[in-house]
Amino acid sequence: MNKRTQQANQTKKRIIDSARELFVERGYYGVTVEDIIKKANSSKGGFYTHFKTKEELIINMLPMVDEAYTSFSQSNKEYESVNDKISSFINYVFVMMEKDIGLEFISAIYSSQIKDLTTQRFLIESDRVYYHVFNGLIEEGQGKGEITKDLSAEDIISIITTCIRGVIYDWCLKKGSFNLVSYGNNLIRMMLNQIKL
Amino acid sequence: MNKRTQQANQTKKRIIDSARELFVERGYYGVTVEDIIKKANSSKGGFYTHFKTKEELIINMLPMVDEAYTSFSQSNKEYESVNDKISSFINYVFVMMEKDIGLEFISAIYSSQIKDLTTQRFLIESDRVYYHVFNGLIEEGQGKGEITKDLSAEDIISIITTCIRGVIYDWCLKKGSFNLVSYGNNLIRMMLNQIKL
DNA sequence: AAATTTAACAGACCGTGGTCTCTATGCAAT
DNA sequence: ATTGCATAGAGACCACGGTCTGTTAAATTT
Repeated sequence: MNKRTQQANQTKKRIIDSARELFVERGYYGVTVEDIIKKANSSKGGFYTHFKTKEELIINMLPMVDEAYTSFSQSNKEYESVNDKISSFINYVFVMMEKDIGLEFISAIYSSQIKDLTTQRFLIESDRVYYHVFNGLIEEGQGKGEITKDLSAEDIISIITTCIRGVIYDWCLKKGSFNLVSYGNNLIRMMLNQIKL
Repeated sequence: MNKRTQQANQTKKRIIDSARELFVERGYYGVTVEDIIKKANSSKGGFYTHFKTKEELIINMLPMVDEAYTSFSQSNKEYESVNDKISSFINYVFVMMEKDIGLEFISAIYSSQIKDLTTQRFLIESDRVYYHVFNGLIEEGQGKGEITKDLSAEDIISIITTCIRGVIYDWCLKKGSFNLVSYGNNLIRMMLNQIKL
């Protein structure tokens, strides 16, 4: 890596780190891009060479999510059935949302993802680790005869994911006034019943 | 009604009408508040005495939705079962979203409703006609022994509504690239299976 | 080594949603 | 009728996300 990109990466990192600290202090909407670049000793020009929008910052702040999914899929924990494993995976998703990311960030992401037609919709990028891990689970379930083959793995993932998003959206709407994990697990369990054999 | 409020109401109507026309022409995000007040021969001050935000305009533009729900509930159409009636109601919701309101408006509403903690979240106002009609249907179903009483009507409505919102949110995410009505009916049917007796 | 291209960055600038202040007028109280 | 008050409205102004242009230095080509 040459000096040029090295410096650029440092700047980018400085911006992300500053943003993270400020967000923790004052929340996403309590922090302006101006604040961030001042703290990072950068400039508008600097900021927007590294990020297309302010929201893109959030995405750069969540590599831990994909790491968590990866580590879930690589863990050797034993489950009674694939269905249990799937439930556990979905539970994991909700726990992470509630505990690690938190209401304000989730709301900001979910809001901005559909704000206008130009935003980059990373939630539905097909190479997300989430889809990959989920797909593995469903196919395993179908292979072992635990899950219906009337629907393709793709369709099943689509349906369950839609429900998960519904739960999360509602959680945002109701400002976190219900327990995401228990409500979510409950609702998804009902849906999973429909795809079990 | 005195002259004062009369004039105010006229101004408000002028703004709403101008906004509607402009939105139809150029879409929600293609129209600025400036455009609207110019067309309505009003001013910023005028606009913001009648509306707290630009998004609030959308809400004022959707009384037809509640009217539609009301007329659904008052229609004398015969159904084979309450479950059929419920399916028909939900189908009606999706059809209205897709045909009458459209992707851009829905996206704008769904995005703005969770944007920050201060917005008025009319989607979950408990006096919405939607909730009222839906509640009547579920209670009828429970009364006639078609629907489980293991869950309260309130819980059932909450679950189904969460799923509906999930479908709509996904539809926005995917920029309307799937058929809202058929995907939605399908998914909800699966969920309804779980509450049938 | 000189010339040319490229990309990071600084910072002035812009557009738009929303606020603030000031004015005018309808209305109620006397 | 006069006075005082409340509020619809006009429009200057502000905050903030995002763009544009110019500069500098590293990288690449000759």
